[in-house]
Amino acid sequence: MTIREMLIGGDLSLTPSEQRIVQLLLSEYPTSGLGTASRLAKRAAVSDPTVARLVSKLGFASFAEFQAELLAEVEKRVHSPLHMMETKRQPEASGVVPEYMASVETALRQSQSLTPLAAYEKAAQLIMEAKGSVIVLGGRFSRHVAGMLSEYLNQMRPNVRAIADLSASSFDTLADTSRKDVVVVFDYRRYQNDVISYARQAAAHDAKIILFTDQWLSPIAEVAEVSIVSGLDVASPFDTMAPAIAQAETLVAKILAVSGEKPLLRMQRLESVRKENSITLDEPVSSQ
Amino acid sequence: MTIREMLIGGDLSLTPSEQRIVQLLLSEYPTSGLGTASRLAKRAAVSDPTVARLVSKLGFASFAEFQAELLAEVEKRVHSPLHMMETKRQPEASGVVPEYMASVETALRQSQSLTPLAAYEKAAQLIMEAKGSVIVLGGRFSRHVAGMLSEYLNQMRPNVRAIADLSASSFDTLADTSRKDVVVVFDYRRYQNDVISYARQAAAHDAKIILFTDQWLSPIAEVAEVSIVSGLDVASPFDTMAPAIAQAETLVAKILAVSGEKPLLRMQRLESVRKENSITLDEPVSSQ
DNA sequence: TTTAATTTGTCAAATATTTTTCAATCTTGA
DNA sequence: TCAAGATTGAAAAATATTTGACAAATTAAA
Repeated sequence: MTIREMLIGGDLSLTPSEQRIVQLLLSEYPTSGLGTASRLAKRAAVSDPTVARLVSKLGFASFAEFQAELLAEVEKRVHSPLHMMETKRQPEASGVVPEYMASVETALRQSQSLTPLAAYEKAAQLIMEAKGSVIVLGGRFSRHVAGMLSEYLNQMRPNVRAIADLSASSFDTLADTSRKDVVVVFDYRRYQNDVISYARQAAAHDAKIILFTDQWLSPIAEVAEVSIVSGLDVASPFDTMAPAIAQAETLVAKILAVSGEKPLLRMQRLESVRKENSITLDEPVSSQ
Repeated sequence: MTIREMLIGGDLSLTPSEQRIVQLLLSEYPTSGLGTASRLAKRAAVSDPTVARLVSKLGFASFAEFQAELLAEVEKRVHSPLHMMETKRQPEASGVVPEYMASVETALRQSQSLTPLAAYEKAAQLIMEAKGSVIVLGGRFSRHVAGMLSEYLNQMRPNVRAIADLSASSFDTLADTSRKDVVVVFDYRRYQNDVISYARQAAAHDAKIILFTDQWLSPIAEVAEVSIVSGLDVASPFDTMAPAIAQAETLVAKILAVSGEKPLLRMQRLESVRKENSITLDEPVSSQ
């Protein structure tokens, strides 16, 4: 079992600052762990002892031992046949389309290793246990992902609201925000000031923040309860939102898995209403 | 110039014990250089100061600096696309989260083989050459994908409109629809009557229809100029929209690739406006 | 609200690493 | 052989890193 797997699948209960370290380790794996413990601590904005406590929690006797293990992993990778091939040139995948698709696939896979499983669990819990509202919002592109997530969440619990556009009046909602509310924010590279501002203010009102962001971390991460992190690197001037969607949907799947009957019942009720009004077609029908 | 190259091509005159160190560095590159200087010295059977003298001869101010450089090299290698591949398969994908993610990956790959490359080309052409408007719409979930696509298209050409919600008044737009317009429709399983109806009417007005749908094909396929088809099978009561996003983005990438400068210029203009109004942050900044 | 428990950082002690100094050793050429 | 210069390691000084003890701060619970 590699250290990465320990960090992702970790069934350890980690404290917030420990999670910060884990996040850093994962997003720059394994190099961020190969310097000194102090440097790691500084970069994760925690104190040296916190790093020491984390490695001991992970089952290592000392930071040195942890690092030795990490180094052994690097050794193994560097000598793997795959790595040997790296010197050879990769045959150019022909055409924009397969290339882009392949890069999305890479981004998706990368995303899986950037977010510890516990993050989904925590997020699911926060959403389903929120006594107040669940507010969902995002940036220029990601707000569409936010919209989709709110569509899903609406099926599973009441009081879910999506903020489609951060106009001045949207900020009014902050007045009623309290510790009972959960704010789900999507903020990816080209982090938007209005989104950041909204999140910060919501946090100041003690609302719980769930953040979806990319590997470079939106500043909102500082105030977020949970961060779900994705890799975005693709062959285009735009970043791909596919990992974001996948992660949002994964959260939905997780919620369904942990919360049993209740959301399913609500969904069935909503579905029967839809059928009554013949909004959906169950089977494709041919026209004429 | 990498450290390895420096060590190999070395135009430095090295003493015998320095050569021993170099040899060790090369034979276990780069890991042997990632521990402490003392350990390296011990392994090369030289004294600590000898190592210090070598790194200074190589032009580094200190061993720490030398190691930082080495670490940067590792970072670069580890982030190469080929290496990413290695990260891929988690053998024991237990639990909802990895399972869902894996199924999204499968759906994505499946989607790549369901749509001929020519479809993207045709779609790109239709969109960029449309003399009239480009209208983008979708169903309950897919309308969010539609929203995102319209966001992208807006960057690249004028007269792009997203129909967020198919209310009665949205149907009014059909009155002005003509053969000069292009309608991009997203319609996935649980095909929606209102969406189908809109698309059929637009087709009747001779608008060109580009359809995004799933492998079971929306009835709109019958009237569409181009169909971009995805596989949706996932481990959840809901279907995943990730392939839809990926395909929409791929289309955007294709458009950028085929239409050269023009959309890029428009994008840059829009971007500079955004910066003027400080809507986006280019770098994450820390608060406090 | 207050209290208890947890988390986290500060400080300091212990440890380790790096680097400097310097003397011993080796090499080379007369 | 000897001496000058280069090379090297031992020891100690300087520096840095890690870790333990404790108290402040935060969070959760009553």
